[in-house]
Amino acid sequence: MFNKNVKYFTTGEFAKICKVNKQTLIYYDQIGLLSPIMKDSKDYRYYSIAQYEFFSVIELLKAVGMSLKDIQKYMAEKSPENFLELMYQQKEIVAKKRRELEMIESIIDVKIDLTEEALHIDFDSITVEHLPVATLYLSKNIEDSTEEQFTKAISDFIDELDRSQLDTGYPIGGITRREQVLAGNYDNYSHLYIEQPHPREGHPYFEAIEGDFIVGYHVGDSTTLGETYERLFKVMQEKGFELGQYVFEEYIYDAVIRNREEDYVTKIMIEIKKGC
Amino acid sequence: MFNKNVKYFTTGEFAKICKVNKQTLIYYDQIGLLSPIMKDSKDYRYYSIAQYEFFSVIELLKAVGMSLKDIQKYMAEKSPENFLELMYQQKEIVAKKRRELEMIESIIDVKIDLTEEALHIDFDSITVEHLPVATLYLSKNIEDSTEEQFTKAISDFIDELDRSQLDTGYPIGGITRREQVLAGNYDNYSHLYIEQPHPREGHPYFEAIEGDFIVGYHVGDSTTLGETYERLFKVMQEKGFELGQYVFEEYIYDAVIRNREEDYVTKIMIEIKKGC
DNA sequence: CTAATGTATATAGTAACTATATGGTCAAGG
DNA sequence: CCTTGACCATATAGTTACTATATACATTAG
Repeated sequence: MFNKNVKYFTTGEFAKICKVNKQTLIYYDQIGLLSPIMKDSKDYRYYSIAQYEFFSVIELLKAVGMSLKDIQKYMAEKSPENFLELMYQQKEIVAKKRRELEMIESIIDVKIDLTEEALHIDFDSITVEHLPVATLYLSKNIEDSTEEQFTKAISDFIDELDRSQLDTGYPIGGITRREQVLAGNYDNYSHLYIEQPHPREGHPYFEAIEGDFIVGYHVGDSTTLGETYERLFKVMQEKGFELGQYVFEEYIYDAVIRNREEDYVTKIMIEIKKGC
Repeated sequence: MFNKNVKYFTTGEFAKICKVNKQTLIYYDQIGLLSPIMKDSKDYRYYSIAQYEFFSVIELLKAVGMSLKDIQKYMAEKSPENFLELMYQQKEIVAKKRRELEMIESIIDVKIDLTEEALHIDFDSITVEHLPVATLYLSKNIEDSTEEQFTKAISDFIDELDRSQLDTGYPIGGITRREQVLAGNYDNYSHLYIEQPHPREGHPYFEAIEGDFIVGYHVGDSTTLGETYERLFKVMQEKGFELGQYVFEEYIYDAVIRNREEDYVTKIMIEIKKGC
């Protein structure tokens, strides 16, 4: 193949074929990764077409995230066996990267869905809804915890989301038990949670919920959360609903979407027992 | 959510939660991307747990390839609408990246197959094989071309492989017509080709081959290619085979796998008409 | 024969960290 | 009370893989 590589390409021509900046080729020459097959008396560089194959493998290895140094190390110890080993390694790495991208894709899809939905919500509305079964990944119990314990629990929860790829793109929420709500402690969560639309086996902390809820929205920072709870309780009273086991709270808009805390929106879902 | 963010994290603690270098947080503070919620009189930084959400979105946007500057620009203009627009943009970009990785994965698979196979080949063997139908993507005709034309054709061919994602990981080969071979011009290729195991519609240059071939291997650089051809012709003569329409040539080992040109291996496939 | 384009080198700039040097702060143990 | 070690801070330099710029020489087109 390619015996006709008598014609040499200048740096500019070769750069065009490789679709890179001319300086990049000069840089590769300097670090000794890919040097022209020939230099003339005026130090003009000349590349052969056969060097394109070499260049394209560099591009492949770069695309999978190898550093130029590592590429250079491989190139110094070429053999079919080493090439094979390298390819097997890279196969794993690329597959892992692909899976990561797939996860990001599904997180983005969730964010889009949630944000689209949020745009059509009237934050003054108070509705009664039957929420279907959902699988939640729960944190450790954090009721009545000290600041240290609370902090540790959050930190552990986040670590586990990371480690076990449980970050689905859904917001992190908080569950408050009936007893705490009745006592007016709206921020004494029993657990943190994140929804798992596609739960996987092997995680012990999952729990399903289903039931009737009063759903309302709190606009503003958490200091005034109580007012919104009062409004919701009033509606419950009017309709003759009794407080159920749990209250769920999650951010609709937070620091990611809004700049000022006054614009944050929290969704409050109060479980009810329908009096009938 | 997170009203209990009274407890603040020092830079080191927060870095641990975020799983980054402490210096990275200091850097983010310096460029104004993510500043601690508070600094004390001794300039100690204190982060709140709510800032982790912010940090994790930065990580997401970084993972899809956004620059810190662009992330910062978005953060300055936050709104549900802008967030949605950003997510739609990133969805496209991530999907494209994922497809690129999938392509790289299949190229790697091909390279692995080819190299595994090559390791078990006896390069001294000369065999008769019936090659099945294969789809090839061909270059323009390059027979009797000048160096300039040859160069241009290769360059165009490579461009097209790139543009139309026709690089399958298979080697680029050369086809020589019977007439040229008979005249002893083993390097006057009529076309370059690359195999397409999964051909797609809409590309005009495809051509299928099938037939009986004498297959041998040339070890060494192209200057001594003639000797291997002679050996193959001798075997053909002994077996009473006549030269068919085409000869295919492709590299088994080249500059990517071997350092010295003497170690390069070229596979030669000569089409035959079985005399019977 | 000049202008435009090409080549070269050398040097500086870029992004996003990362490491190092130097010095202040703080809590625990002797 | 003092030291030790683990923190915190800033400032500066180094890293990777380019990319841009300045300057000088070479080649080519009109």
